[in-house]
Amino acid sequence: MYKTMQRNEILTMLQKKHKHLTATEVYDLLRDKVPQISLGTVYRNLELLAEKGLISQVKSYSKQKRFEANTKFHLHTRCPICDTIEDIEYVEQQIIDALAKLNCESYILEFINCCPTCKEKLEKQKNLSRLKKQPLSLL
Amino acid sequence: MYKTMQRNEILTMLQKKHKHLTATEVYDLLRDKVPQISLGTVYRNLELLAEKGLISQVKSYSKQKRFEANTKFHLHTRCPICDTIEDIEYVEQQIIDALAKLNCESYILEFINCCPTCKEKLEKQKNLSRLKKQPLSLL
DNA sequence: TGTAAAATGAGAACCATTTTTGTTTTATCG
DNA sequence: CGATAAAACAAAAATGGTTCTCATTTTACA
Repeated sequence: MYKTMQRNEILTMLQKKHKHLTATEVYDLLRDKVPQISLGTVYRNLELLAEKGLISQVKSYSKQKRFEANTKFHLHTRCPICDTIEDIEYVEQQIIDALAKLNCESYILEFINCCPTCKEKLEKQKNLSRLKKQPLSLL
Repeated sequence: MYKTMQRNEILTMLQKKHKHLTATEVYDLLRDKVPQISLGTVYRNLELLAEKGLISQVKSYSKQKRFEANTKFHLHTRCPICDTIEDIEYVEQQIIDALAKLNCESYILEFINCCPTCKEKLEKQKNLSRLKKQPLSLL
């Protein structure tokens, strides 16, 4: 694996953002600094970096692949609306242990929770539709 | 939701196969009996049937959506090579309970295990490559 | 039976990802 | 250092799964 500017920029971008980014997100974030970079290069390098263990691909039930710099084992929660992923700070060790004991090659466990932003939006929508159901005389 | 022949055929196909089928698999299986059916119709109905709770969409970390007739809660194991999905007959209740207790809206848990067919193929490959590494005089 | 809503088939469109192609960059070695 | 081969690149085409569009047909029911 040769050392290249593009690959290095992709890696450091993931490291400094510490987020769970898609290929297009990385691509858009890098365009200021590396204007000529192509989306294909981003895909290729994310794949390669993950293969070499320098980053990790988030295992989640969402359409777009996401990658992060943190390669230590941890679990994630995903917002079903905006697809944002957050690390889970703490899961009862009991669960991890029980899963590890099962004789299966591996497993994927992800939690689903509305993120605060989407939760708030949902609340606003609820209130709005409640208003609409009021008789006109009350508005 | 009107009663239609296509929708009914899709549902009964899933019920009698008791497998975890993709849209194209359903499509291909149905073409004998319903030659004029279109792939779009299959997608539309799988979506609709799942929405109405008559079938369920398998929540798994694979490219293609899969559907099954069994709507009762159960977990799955997936082969990382051929993507075949099998129901898990038994998971320690302790795990299910622990997961249910967490205050999260929902979760997705899937197990990864090579299916017997793919495991066998892997073994054969291993033996082959071992043979190739032998000095020629030994062959 | 007439009609409006729902569903269909065929194919176009979409979107994330992968592959292809010709060119450029990187490491290495004489 | 300069030649060379492997690796990586940019740009764009191709792919694959899925969704959407639209003109036509089917369904339910008044």
